Amino acid sequence: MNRHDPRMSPKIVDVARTAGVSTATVSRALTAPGKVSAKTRAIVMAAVEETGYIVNHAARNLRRQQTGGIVVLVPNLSNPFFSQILSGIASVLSGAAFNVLIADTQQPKGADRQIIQYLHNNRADGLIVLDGGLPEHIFGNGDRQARPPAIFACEWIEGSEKLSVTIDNVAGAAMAIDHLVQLGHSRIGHVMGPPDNVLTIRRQEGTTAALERAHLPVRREWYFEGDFSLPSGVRAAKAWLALRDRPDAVFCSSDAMACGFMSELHRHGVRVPDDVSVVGFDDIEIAEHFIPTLTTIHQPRTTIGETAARMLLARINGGEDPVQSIRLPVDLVVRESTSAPRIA
Amino acid sequence: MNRHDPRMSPKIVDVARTAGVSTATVSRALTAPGKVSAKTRAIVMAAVEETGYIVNHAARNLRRQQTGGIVVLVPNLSNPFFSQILSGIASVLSGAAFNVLIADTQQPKGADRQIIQYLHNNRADGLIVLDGGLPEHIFGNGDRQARPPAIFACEWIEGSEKLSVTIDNVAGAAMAIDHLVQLGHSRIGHVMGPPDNVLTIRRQEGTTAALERAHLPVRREWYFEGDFSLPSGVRAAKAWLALRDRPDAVFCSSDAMACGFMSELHRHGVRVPDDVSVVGFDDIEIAEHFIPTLTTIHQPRTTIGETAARMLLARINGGEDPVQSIRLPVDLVVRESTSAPRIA
DNA sequence: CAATTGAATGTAATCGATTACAAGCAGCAT
DNA sequence: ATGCTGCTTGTAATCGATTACATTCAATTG
Repeated sequence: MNRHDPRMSPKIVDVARTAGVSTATVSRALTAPGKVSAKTRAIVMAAVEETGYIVNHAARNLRRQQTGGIVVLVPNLSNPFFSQILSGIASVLSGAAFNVLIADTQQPKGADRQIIQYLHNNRADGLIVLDGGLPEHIFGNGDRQARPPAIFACEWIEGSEKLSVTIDNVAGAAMAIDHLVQLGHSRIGHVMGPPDNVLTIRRQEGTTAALERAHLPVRREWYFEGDFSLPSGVRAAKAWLALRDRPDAVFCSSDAMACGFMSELHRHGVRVPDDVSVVGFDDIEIAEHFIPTLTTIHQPRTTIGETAARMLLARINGGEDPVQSIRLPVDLVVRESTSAPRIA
Repeated sequence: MNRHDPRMSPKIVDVARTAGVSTATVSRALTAPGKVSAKTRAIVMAAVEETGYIVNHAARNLRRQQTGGIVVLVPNLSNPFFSQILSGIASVLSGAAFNVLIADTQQPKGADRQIIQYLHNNRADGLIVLDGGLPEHIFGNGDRQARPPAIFACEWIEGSEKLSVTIDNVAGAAMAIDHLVQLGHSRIGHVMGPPDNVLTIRRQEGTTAALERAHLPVRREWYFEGDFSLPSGVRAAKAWLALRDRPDAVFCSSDAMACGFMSELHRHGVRVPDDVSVVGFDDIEIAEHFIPTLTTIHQPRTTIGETAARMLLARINGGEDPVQSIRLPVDLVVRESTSAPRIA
């Protein structure tokens, strides 16, 4: 039994022995200091220090019927959009002594079965779901599985009663369109996210509504399919270039697509904003430094993550009552990629 | 006791009862199918199906003296550079039935103490460390703490004996410089990463060595301080602009800095590559779509993550012998941001 | 046919912390 | 002095799965 052997690390009984008290007292001194006299507490703490004791989580969790972990379900981990949100989540959760487990829902490997395992409450005490594309039934509790509380963040499942932290996508899209309208644009296109995605739908609604409000044409061939990714922005640009009758301003449903769009236009000698104005959505870091810098709808990603984490904690600790879904505001950030149309 | 109560989910004894066997047999059927007759196995599996049994990890881990989790120590989670690596790690690890826990080492909250908790082996069965800036002693085993095996990925601690998955930073930097030299540049600058960082040091070594090999000047005022971030690239550009005698080609130690650099130059009417050639490092997704598209050193981030994860698994499962540190190759990707100097 | 072997299964100890319950004890009122 | 209250502390059951050890039983061998 060398020093790497887990069995050699001190147990609660070792602390109890050095402190000359029972294990119950040690446990109480550590987790409910009020239940122990000041003197004993000091003795116990000294013994903890001396032995180098660290609680065994498996044992604690088993006894307490919890897991000490929160699972974050991320659609496509490699998308940097989520890193900022994860950061917000992690900052709150590790402060609260929870482990943050991440799982990629797009992972091909027997995804369904594996995710369902994560949903079971002996794997996590709570879930934060960033993927609105999962089948709703896996969150249901129609069967014998005990499910931990879950919070949606960014995306959500339409009609689900679960709590969520979202932004006002309809308003965000409308702000983008209104900005273009105010600049004098009347021929406005839209690069959409992946079909069926809630964000895509809401932003599209906001776009269409704002166009109609301004009495501008809503033309189907000016709504380009995308999937939020850079390459899909490139594809949208190709589609734009292929049109005979082109919009002179385009609202892209993500900054990544906006960058891909502008990049491809540039390759073909089309200038932004001189020939086309472009608005993005998200305000990712590069937006401020792209050439041209990108006008976009800012969403507070770190705050989204933090808020979702705090909400989940409230749900886990407190009762079910006080917690409410939250919709965070967005704002328009005007930069260089938009200007008045060339021929006013 | 409603259906949300954890106590209502089926235990191994419930399965044993429905199957008409002992708990030992159920356990064996599930984890060591070979030790059980085919017939019993089938019966047990049916019972598992019927009851909807899912193993309780806390109990299993307690008994097996493991945690079922791997901790990834990330410096600054919000840096999208790491998302790709995390993705590689997660794909391998969740396939191997390990939980992936993430911890941000830059988290201000009592960082030291908290990270050390993660290093203890009752929190994780292994570590993947992406931060080379941690004090080495926390990995040491000079004290009574039992430490789980750890693997460095990307960064590492100089002189540490821990295994690592890295790329050839010296060669990468040299490739960047050689490329500029071949284009005919003789006045070459370098935007560095954060001081003391291993990557900064190696890439700087590679840069200096390649310049000397080409008999070109190595000028201290052409080495700009940075920290891998976009804004630091902007700052470097400001420093470049402030020089009277400027390099006409610059190798940036990260793509983010290269983008910030180019962006700021563009704001001041300096054109890339016409006035300055720029090379980056990393080949992040935007590199291919920036304006101009960025010449850079490609590093295989997903592969780095996967490799580190597989190495760690080998270390955990097998003995200590066969596993070796790995250095992955990098390649130069030539794009638009570099060209021959204006006045050859 | 008795003895031996090995595969399949069962019994019960075990992992380490938490906590229900019991007990001890000082202080105080009657 | 007796009994009561309330604060500390201890004893031992408990969480749920794994596995060392014991047992059963059929097959094989001399």
